[in-house]
Amino acid sequence: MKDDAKSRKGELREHLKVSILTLRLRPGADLDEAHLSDAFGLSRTPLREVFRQLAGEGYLDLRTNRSARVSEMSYTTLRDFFLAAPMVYGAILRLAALNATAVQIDDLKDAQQTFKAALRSGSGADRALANNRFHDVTGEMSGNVYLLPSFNRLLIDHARIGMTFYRPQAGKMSQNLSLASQQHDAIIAAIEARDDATAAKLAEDHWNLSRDQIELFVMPDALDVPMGAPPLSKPA
Amino acid sequence: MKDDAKSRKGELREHLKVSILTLRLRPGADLDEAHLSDAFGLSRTPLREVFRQLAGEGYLDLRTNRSARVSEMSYTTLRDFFLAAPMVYGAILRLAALNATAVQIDDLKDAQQTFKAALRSGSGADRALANNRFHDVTGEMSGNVYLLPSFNRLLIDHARIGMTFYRPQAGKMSQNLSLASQQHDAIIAAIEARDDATAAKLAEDHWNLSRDQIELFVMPDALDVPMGAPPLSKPA
DNA sequence: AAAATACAACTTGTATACATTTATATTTCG
DNA sequence: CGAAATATAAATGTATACAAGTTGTATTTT
Repeated sequence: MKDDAKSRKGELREHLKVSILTLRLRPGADLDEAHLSDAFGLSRTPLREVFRQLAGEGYLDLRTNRSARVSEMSYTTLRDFFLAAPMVYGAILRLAALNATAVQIDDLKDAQQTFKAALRSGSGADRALANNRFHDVTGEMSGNVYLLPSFNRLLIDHARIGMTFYRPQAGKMSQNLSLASQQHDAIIAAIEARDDATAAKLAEDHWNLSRDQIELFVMPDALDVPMGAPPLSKPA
Repeated sequence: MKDDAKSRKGELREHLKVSILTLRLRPGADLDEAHLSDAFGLSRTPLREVFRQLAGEGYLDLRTNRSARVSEMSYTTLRDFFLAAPMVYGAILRLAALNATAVQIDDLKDAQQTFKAALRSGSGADRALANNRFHDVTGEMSGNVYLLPSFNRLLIDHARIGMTFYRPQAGKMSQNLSLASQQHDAIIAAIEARDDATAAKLAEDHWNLSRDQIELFVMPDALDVPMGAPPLSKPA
């Protein structure tokens, strides 16, 4: 069997990604090379390469002569998030409808099945990860190398923000989650029909739902930051 | 004097970036670790870390057990470029106008001075790099971590595509280049005035000029690929 | 002669040892 | 007792040695 370094490297990548997306590793958390190196049976050399790759994707921040950190999520960046997300999501879903392959559509359906199962009986992390996977597939469908870097960066923080409201038994949020699931179904249908206009419209709807949830759950602690609209003034 | 490994690492990064942007290293070209390691007085370990970072930024493609390559630029990706660029450029310049600091505005003016000097008496590479620098500063101004990954990715290929028409004595292109320079001035003015609407408008104009040049110089060899408009059909 | 295989040279990937830098604890002196 | 300075420990960065994989060439086989 091949449980060699190459596969352990992939496992480490996956482990770190999942841990960061689900907030098990909090934004700003320090990563210990020696500890991870020991835990995954990898020397520091390949481990540091994984760090650099994840840093490039937006999961980590690297500072010379200091430990790697999980990328921060301040409310300043949240403002940027609200501004970029609707634009990029719309473009991605439009392109997904135009370019998706049959195999990718199957992948998307699988992801949606997993998402529904997670809504029924999964943990908050399961739900966030399944949702992340769904949108990740739409990114693959778009196939646009120029939009994907930003889209994937957005997905990281979307998952992390979402972790706050994807927890089970979030009361009245259940209906919102089932609505999100319905929107996923509609998105799949639009993509399968190659209906890019509808896909873009659904992206907008889906984003609005997400935005409402975020404002509902995150805003009470940070009313000072205006959201949902571009800032009207003010540099440093 | 500090001519230690840390600075050599930065030099390597810069050297590779410039070489790739100016097409001295062609898309698809193989990079020899041993040779670069020798040339820059770096061992392979830090060199490979630079590779991974540049790969994350879109300069290189890494394939396991094979040599690193300069990222490809097929006409397929050019279609994606035409679709993403106007959207992202507009958003970036709008945000630049809203968020630019005084220091950044000075940087932008410096970049524009350098660009003008390159138009007068610089090589094609000088011009492309100066133009790249100008737009890079606008990216810094925007400060939006979610848009920057795609913006920077676009700038890489914009510089590489532009290298074909930034060469000196490109005949009737001189007027277009001076027009581009005028647009840069207007962009600076809009940013300084915090006029985000005008900045967005100028982004559109600037992109249209760029697009025309690209179509003029690149298209004759690739008439089969429709450009300037989103594709109307067709997955794989 | 063409295809397949085996071998050798070379390239990439990983582990380990060493150097440098940062953080912590202790000592020293005011 | 407190603050600065220094010593000590720990972590990060780099270099080198070794292992694993790839590619090209030569030999063998059909």
